[in-house]
Amino acid sequence: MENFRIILQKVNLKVTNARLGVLELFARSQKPIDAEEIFAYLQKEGVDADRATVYRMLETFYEKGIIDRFEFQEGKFRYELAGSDHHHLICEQCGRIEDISDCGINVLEREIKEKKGFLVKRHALEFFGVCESCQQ
Amino acid sequence: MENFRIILQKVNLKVTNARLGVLELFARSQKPIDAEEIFAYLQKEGVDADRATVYRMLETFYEKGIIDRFEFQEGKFRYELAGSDHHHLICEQCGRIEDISDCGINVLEREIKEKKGFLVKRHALEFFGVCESCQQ
DNA sequence: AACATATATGCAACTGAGTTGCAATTAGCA
DNA sequence: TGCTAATTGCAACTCAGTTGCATATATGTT
Ligand SMILES: [Mn+2]
Ligand SMILES: [Mn+2]
Ligand SMILES: [Zn+2]
Ligand SMILES: [Zn+2]
Repeated sequence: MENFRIILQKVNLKVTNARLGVLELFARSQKPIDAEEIFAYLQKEGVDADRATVYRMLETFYEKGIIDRFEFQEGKFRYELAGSDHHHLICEQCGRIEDISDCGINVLEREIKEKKGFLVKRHALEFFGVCESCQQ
Repeated sequence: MENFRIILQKVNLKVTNARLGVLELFARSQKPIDAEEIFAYLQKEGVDADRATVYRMLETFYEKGIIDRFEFQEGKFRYELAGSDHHHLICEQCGRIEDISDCGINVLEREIKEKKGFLVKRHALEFFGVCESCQQ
């Protein structure tokens, strides 16, 4: 797991404890996390970074393309390590978040270019509902 | 356009000037608007409702299904009169917002139910990119 | 028309998420 | 080892939204 250094170096960011800690948390999280969760994790690990630093790291990582950013209608952002285009099933009962891929939207994006002339750079797609175990 | 009263009465909400004003603004807006725009409009019209009242109206209208709520990665919500399922093309250069329908996602929702057991209640889908006139 | 009362509103204080200016620190490089 | 740009801490701030509580008012009932 020493490739965190390399990830940072690749995008010309200095290697610091706070940044390594954040990347470590991202790597072990399988769902999108928010700034406060990151802040709490760093404190627990004794890295002790300021909230401003956490927000600045997230901004930087997002700009550099290291992480993706999502909105789940909560009034805040959530982030994940950047990966393949995928989306989420958000259970409104228990809060569980499940990944889904293959949204088939590139077809739609091509249609949008043809019909409306609009060039799509990225899209946000999230599903809200009830997960399997909450349906019983 | 006196059916605003009826809209409110149908969902057991009292008819007030502030509410009529907000519905009027929604009716004449062809793109999603935010709380601050509503607040400013009411002031201009001399209705003079408090910000708290605006937020409470939006919450109530949303709960009653009178309006839909959207997120455009701005750190705030935007609202539209509830209508048919549709989505938006958001130009990151000029801010123009265009509607699109026929996202074809009901097919995907059925697949999600079959494959993952997850019951989709609603979805959020927005496209970010560059509009036709901003491409020249 | 007056009354009763649930509902809506104003006000002011508060929260939570995120931002910013500036001074001090430090990683990366020579 | 020293230089310097990048990073961080701190504290104050902004912006979106919420809440408690007292007052006002829309509407159904007499
Ligand atoms: Mn994910
Ligand atoms: Mn629309
Ligand atoms: Zn669930
Ligand atoms: Zn444009």
